[in-house]
Amino acid sequence: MKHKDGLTIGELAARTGLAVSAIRYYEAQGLIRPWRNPGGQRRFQRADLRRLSFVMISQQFGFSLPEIRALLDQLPGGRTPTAADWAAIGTEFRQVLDARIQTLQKLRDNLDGCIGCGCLSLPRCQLFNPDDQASRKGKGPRYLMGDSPV
Amino acid sequence: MKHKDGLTIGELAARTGLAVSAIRYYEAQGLIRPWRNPGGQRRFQRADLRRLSFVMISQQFGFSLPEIRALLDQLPGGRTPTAADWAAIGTEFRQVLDARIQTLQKLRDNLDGCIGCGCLSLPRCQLFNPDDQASRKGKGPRYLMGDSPV
DNA sequence: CTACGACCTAAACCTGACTTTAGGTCAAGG
DNA sequence: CCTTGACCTAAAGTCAGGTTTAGGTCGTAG
Repeated sequence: MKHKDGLTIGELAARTGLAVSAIRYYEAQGLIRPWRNPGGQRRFQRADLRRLSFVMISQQFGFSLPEIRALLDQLPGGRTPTAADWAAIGTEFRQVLDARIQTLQKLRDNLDGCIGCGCLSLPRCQLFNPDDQASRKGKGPRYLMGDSPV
Repeated sequence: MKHKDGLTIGELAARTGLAVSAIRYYEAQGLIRPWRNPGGQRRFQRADLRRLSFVMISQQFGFSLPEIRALLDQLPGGRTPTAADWAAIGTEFRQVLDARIQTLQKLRDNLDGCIGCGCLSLPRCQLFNPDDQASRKGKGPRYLMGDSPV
């Protein structure tokens, strides 16, 4: 008589590869909302496997948990998310991803230029900021990649 | 009669955009090795500007400080690094970078596939790991990007 | 019904990368 | 000489993202 009331946290952990403690932590951060069985134990939907996969992937891309939460909050609350629901998030996600790829490529190309021309100390080298150019741009750390995802 | 004995930490901070405390922290982590003036204050070479730029850039790529240190330790100890010295590191660096770009592109393409075909729950969807595929691969979190830089 | 593993909470602990604080010292201009 | 801002150290604090620990409960197989 198993399997009628949803997945246990242990099953979810085994299937996602996450630690049980991590899943509980994610719940605390509002990334996932299991219900409780009469004994107070967490029970998860199969759709939560996808939610957690999404969390793991997003982390790989450098999203913080609050950012991921904001993305997940776009999923419908009442019903199980459909492919279309996920796709809506995916589109947004993909735009950030494209931007990151471009930034990386730009940096790589700068790096190529530097190596190719030996210009590491020239003013036009934008990667190894030569001696001083950064000081022209005012205070605070420079964010070399257009960061702030989402 | 300034400027005969190297840069102060404040000058370095102003020119890199880093906080003074961060530069001291980097010294503690072995990323930079200033000498001391007779009064015990740190004095830096102009080449250290480049070192710190390198640190900042490497961090953008997700390298940890120990990893960055390992890269910087390849620079010559006795003399000021030449363009060729930096280029040697740059080459290594670029390889990691290329690998990351490829991984991102692969993930993005998977994402495209998912969105395009609505396969979010099909076994062949590698991005939103469908319900269960991860459990086939044994224990522990999955590292979806071939990570471990350096 | 009893054992035992899986589950529960709360709170403490951990690492990385810093910043802040507290209590002084240094150095350059007037 | 004196002041004032920049500098010094050591230690504590911060934040994210978890893990570990302690002490107790649940649920299922035998």
